[in-house]
Amino acid sequence: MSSHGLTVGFLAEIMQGNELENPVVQILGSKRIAGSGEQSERFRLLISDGKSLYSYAMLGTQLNDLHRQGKLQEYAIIRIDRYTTSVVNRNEKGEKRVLIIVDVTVLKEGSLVGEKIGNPQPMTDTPSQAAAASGGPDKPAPSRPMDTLGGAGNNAGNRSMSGNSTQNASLTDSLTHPISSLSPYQNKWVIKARVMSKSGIRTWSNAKGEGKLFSMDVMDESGEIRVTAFKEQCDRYYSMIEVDKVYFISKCQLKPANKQYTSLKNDYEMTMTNDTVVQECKETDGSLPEIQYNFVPISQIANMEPNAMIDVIGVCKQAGEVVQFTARTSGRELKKREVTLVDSSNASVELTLWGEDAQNFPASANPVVQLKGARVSEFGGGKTLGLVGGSMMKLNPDSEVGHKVRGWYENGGSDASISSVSARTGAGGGGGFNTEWLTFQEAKDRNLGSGDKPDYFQVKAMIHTIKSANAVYKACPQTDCNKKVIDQENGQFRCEKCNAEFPNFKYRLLVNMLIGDWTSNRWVTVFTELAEEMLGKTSQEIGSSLEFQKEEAEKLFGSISFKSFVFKLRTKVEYFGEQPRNKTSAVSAAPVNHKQYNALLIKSIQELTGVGKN
DNA sequence: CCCCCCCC
Repeated sequence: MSSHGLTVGFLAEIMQGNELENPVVQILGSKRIAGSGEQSERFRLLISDGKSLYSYAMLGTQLNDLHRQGKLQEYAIIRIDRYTTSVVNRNEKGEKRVLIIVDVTVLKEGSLVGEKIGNPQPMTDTPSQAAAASGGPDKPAPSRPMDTLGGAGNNAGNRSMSGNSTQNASLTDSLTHPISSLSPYQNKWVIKARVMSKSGIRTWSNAKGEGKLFSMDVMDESGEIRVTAFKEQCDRYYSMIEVDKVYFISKCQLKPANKQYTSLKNDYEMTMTNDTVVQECKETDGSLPEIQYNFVPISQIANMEPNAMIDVIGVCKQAGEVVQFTARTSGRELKKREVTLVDSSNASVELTLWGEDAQNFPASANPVVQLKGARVSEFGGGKTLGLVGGSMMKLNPDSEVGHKVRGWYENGGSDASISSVSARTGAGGGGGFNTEWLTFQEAKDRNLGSGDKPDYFQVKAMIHTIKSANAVYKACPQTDCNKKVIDQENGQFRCEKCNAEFPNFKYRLLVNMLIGDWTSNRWVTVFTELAEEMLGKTSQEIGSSLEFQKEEAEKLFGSISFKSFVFKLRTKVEYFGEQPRNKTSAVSAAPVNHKQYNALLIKSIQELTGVGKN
């Protein structure tokens, strides 16, 4: 039976702690391990080397996209170009070794293979005998001794259950755990991780007490995690920890990460405890596993919640001066600089830099700005970005994405028509110019208008019906008063608001029309100025024709029926007694600019399908 | 156990 080039026996080898280069295996299944949200989802593969089946192959999250693209489906034959193994659980029954796949090449797509190769049998956990016999030192030459970690307390995580009490705590890389395998349910581990960023020491004092802390974000090939050190641990480790250095870390407490304060791809974060051991790993080959980014197209920032933490890359199209001022509330002297970033989503966002970041920024150089863990804020209805503790800003990164966005910018991007997600729409501010495009169904699904402030959106919609009855009312003739007057039936019209009677009145319009897009429709109110614009007549003309030449008025309304406009709408729930009613009015109604509208549709299609993006 | 991150 042909093995189709599979590396038969590879799985048995790695279970023994041995390594083989570029093994070829077949995928026989995969399982999505749900994290909270797309960012932390992981895939676990069932793989075969033709002889054995193995279900503890974890896909590094950097390969998630490959999986989502369907390249790693059943029966696919892949070459594992880079991997790492790790013992995650060792007990009397044996040990469990996890294979973390870091890089792969798909040799043959599953659909072209179409069948399981050979008759692979499930692997069992390595018996403890074998584990003990070949032990940690089953690697030919343990190259990275770690003398003190764990020390007499036998704290070296995964060793403690081996039953080999005489063993010195000497640890090789093969026995460290991938960060992505850590969970609160398993505390026997050691990670080897590089510090990506480190906060300053911060103190706090509140009802629950006071203290100090610092935190750092660390990473390895499998993932990243935040580590926080409080009080004693803060004192113990703060000066030792340096950004970019690599450390062995063990015995921290894991807890669910609060996503509000981090953009790291990990469901957990950890806290140092009294038992925590941290030791610098000096013998590294200097290679820095790539930091994982989850870049958000700038156009999408418009849809993000305030306080979201995101990764963004864009070109600095414009940078303001450093502005110094005194904060009104705190009295602090602040320095800031506003920077405009653009990317190929043809959108821009304002990034606010503070203090040294503001002063050191090369304002005239139009650098590519790469942000990890930037924080989204909302101001005046627009979105802006800021940096917080764990944020990292890198200028002109020498990376594919960096060059790509630079290339886009140099090849027309700098002149592209850009819409700003930071543009202030302002509640009641006439709809602004950056109103979000939504369908009626989306507006409904999002419960638009149910908040304290009105919501605005724009939609391309056709006028289905216009109610001519009550489309006009007689209003107070005073310039700044539009209050409906009471006809005194004696040639006088009374305005309650002005507490006066007038011999005349002016017509005002309040036209209710049913407008619809392809998803749904909605009754909206069009007030005087806009109604005049849409109908091409003054309120007085429309009012008098409604009163005296009904037919002509109907004809006028008919002239815009079944016409399409781009409506900017304002929606807000209002209460009529106990009854909530969503009132929607039109702020503007512009003729459809088909070129622009088509560009919008194309962009939506690209976003929905991923086809033709970037 | 923090979680403030500034201003319009």
